[in-house]
Formats: sequence, structure tokens, C-alpha cells
Amino acid sequence: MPDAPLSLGQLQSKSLREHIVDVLHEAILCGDLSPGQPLIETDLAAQLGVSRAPLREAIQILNSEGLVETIPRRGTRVSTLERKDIVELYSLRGVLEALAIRCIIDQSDPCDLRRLEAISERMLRAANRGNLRKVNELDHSFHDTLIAMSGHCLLQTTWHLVALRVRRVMTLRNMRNDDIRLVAYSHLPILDAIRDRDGERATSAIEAHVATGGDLVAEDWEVGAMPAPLDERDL
Amino acid sequence: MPDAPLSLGQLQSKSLREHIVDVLHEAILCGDLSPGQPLIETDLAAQLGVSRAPLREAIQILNSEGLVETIPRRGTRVSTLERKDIVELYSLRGVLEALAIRCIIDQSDPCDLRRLEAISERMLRAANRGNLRKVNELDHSFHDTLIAMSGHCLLQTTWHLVALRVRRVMTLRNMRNDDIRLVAYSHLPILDAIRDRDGERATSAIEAHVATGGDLVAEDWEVGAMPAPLDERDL
DNA sequence: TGCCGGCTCGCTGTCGACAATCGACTGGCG
DNA sequence: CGCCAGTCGATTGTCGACAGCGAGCCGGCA
Repeated sequence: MPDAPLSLGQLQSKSLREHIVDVLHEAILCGDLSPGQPLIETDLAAQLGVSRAPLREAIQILNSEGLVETIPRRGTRVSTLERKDIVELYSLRGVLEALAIRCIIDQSDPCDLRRLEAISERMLRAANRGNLRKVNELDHSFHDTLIAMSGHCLLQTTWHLVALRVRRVMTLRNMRNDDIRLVAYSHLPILDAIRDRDGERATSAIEAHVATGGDLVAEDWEVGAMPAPLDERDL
Repeated sequence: MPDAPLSLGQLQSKSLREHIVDVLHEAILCGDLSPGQPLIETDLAAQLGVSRAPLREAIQILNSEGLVETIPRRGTRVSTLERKDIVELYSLRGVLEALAIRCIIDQSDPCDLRRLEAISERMLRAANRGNLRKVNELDHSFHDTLIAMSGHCLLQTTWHLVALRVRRVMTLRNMRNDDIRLVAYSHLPILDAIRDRDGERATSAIEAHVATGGDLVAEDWEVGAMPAPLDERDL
């Protein structure tokens, strides 16, 4: 039970545009839409059973999120991911998470780390079981929660952009089993440092953690990135 | 002569949507559209002489940029700026610029600081002349250039979101004359540190600089923020 | 007099159609 | 044989119109 608000207001409240954004997110993050693939508005609209107006608005959003790239009057395509993008992504991610941790530590009330600890624990178990998908999922939860706990709204907004890209990278790349153990265990020093309210150590820990992840991913990116099955559109 | 590409391809190349985005940017950043003011699509479209379709797409963009807030089926309004937003803005800005500086310093080729130095010099002169508008303009140039020099694309994208908000804050707040001198001169230590390729010192310098600015702005925000003239729309 | 229900109106969400533009193909000319 | 101009198809950009939700107003009822 990750989170199921079911707040009733959710019922039908989503506009068509947001539905489309969700669908496209899913498609891009899962790799159903491969990097570089063109998005033909007419076709997509027909496939989704909607008109082009909300679809175009959705594409605007995807565009601001950096998931697609639009060339005026030329078209839109799923954005590609080069090695440089990975490096940039993880370097930015590092400083954002470091900021989050500083915010958390600076909070007057002793912060509630139980959520993070619970996630971390489950992640370790999943890693030892070799359940790669679960580890990834919990990894994302961990970092999303960390950002949320900072109470820094603007940071959360910014993080959203980064998180989308990270998720994308993680799906495009298949990790080895050793890797996920490494990743899972490297959350522990972060928790320790936050618990001790030691800003310096926490910052180092998170940056080391992120750098590790980034290195693992960037390591042989060219290999793992572009075997995008050259299937023509089938969404 | 800030920058005038005039590359001829610019002629007519902008879609209507982008024009609208520019106009709305201008209107919001200049305060012509005051915080909280509702944006009625029908009216706006009529005033701009366009249909609602490109206007709505433009609003999507403004929305992702955080300049407006949309409540589904209720409408869009210019987003407000609370004191908390200012604090968050400047804290994020600090870490982003610190990252930029680290990138610049890490670059193998000795970076070309002349552009920054030139801007800084002109800023000092403007500050001594008491030319507030010019100082602000040069201040923005300085920081935009700094980010650009990092060569970090994702950082530039992220910076765009921050810079928009900073510009907005700067227009909503009238600085005192002492303030701008203080701001202008506090760029110097940053330049020095970069020149010496001293990462530690540069980071401290930029964070001090940003913090100073943030404090100056946040100081009496409630006073300077909300005297938004309650004029009804005249765009 | 105060509260509840229905009505009306303004506005947003969505749609289908038209106009404009770009790329590729084809044919003619040097 | 190669290059340039003209044409055609495909795709995006823009528009006006309709449908549907939400808020505020008005009237009836306790």
C-alpha cells in the first residue's frame, strides 16, 4: 500500500489532458516509446481516441519536462539520452538531494525518519532477494520521500523534473545484481548522518550515493542505451 | 548591445504560442499582471487577438514554469509569492550556482572570465551612478552567463525556472540604493575565487552573495510585495 | 429569518475543420 | 549526369463552435 488517497475528488476530476500526460509518461518511462521516436499528433490522437487539442497541451507539458523535444513546425520526438545527459542528471541530483538533507536537518522538530528507515529496510531485503524491480521502486520512494520531507516546495517541483529523468534512465538500463545490493546498502550512511544531524557527513553520503549510482549507470551507457528496438510505432 | 542574433531565421519563425508566452512573461515579470489576478482565457484571447487554442498551450507553459497556477475547471491565476517562496527560491538558487561554479572550475581549459569581468565592471559603475534598473539587468546577465559557462545543459534548463522567479521578485521589490551597491560589489569575491580555481571559496562566495540578496529581498517582503495595484485587467 | 434546492450564466474542456508550412519526389535544364 | 525548380503529400498551427462543469443568484420552505 504505497499511497492510495482515493479521495473521491479524484473521481473524474482529471482532465483529459492529464490522462494523456499520464499515459505518455508511462509509455516513455517504460520504453514503449523509444528515444528519438517521432510523435505524430494525428496518429497519437487517433490511437488514444481524443482530439488533437488536449493532446497538444499534454505534449507541451512533456516538453517542459524534457521528455520530448519539439522543433517548431517540424514535429515532436521522444528526447534522447546521451552519456553527457546522465552525467549532468546525476550531478544535479546530487546537489538537490544535498539541499533537501540540509533542510531536513535544519528543521526545528526532530524529524521523523521512520518512513525512510522502513523503506530502506524493505529495500535491503528486496536487494538480497535479487528483486530488481522492487529495489528500484523503493529506491525512488526513498528519494522522493527525502525530498518531500524537506518541506521545500520549489525543490519538490524541481525534483520532479530530475526524478522523471532518473526513472527513465533506470528503465533503459539493466543493472547487474551486484549493483542493486551496492545501491541498496549505500542508503544506510545517509540515514545515519541525518539521524546524527550531521550536515557535512550527510551531504558527503548523499553525494557519494548519487555518484555511485551515476557511475554505475554511465559506465557502459552506450551499450545499454540504444538497443531501442526499432519497432515502428505501436504505442 | 546585449545580444541581437537577428539571424533572419527568426523572421516569422516564432509560433503564435511562443509569442503569447513572451507577452505573458513580460506582463507577469513587469507586474502588469499582478499576483493572484485571474486569467480568463476568453478575454485574454480577445485582447491578444488570437484564438484560445494557442493561448491555452501558452498557459500550459507558464504553468510548468510556475508563473501561473491552474485549478482544473476553475481557472488560472497568476501565482502569488509568499515569503516562504522567496526563501526557497534563494536557497535553491544558491546550490544551483554553486554547482555551476564547480563545473566551470573543473573544466580543463582555463575558462574565459572576461565576459563575467566586463559585466561585473559595468555593474559597479551603474551601481555607483545609482542606476537601479541597469544594475538589475547586469546582475541577471552575470548569473545567466555564469550558468551558461558551466556547459551544463540540464542545469541551464533548471536555472531558467529559477531565473524567471528571481526576475519576478526583483521587479516586485524596490531596492534601496545602498542595497544595489552591496549587491554589485559582492560579485567580486566570486570572480576572484573562480580565477584562483578555488572551489571551496567560490562556493562560499556565491552562497554568501545569494544569501545576501535573498535576505535583502525577504527582509520586509510583506511590505514590498502585495501593494499590487488592484487595477482590473488592462494587460 | 435562515437554509436548501434549482436555475442561469460564465467559463473551461474538447472537438472537427481549415490554413500554412516543410520535406520529398519528380521532371526539366544546363 | 548532376543540379535546381515546381509540385504534392503529410503534418503541424490555428480557428470557431459546442458541451459540460462550477459558482452565484433567486425563490421556496421550515
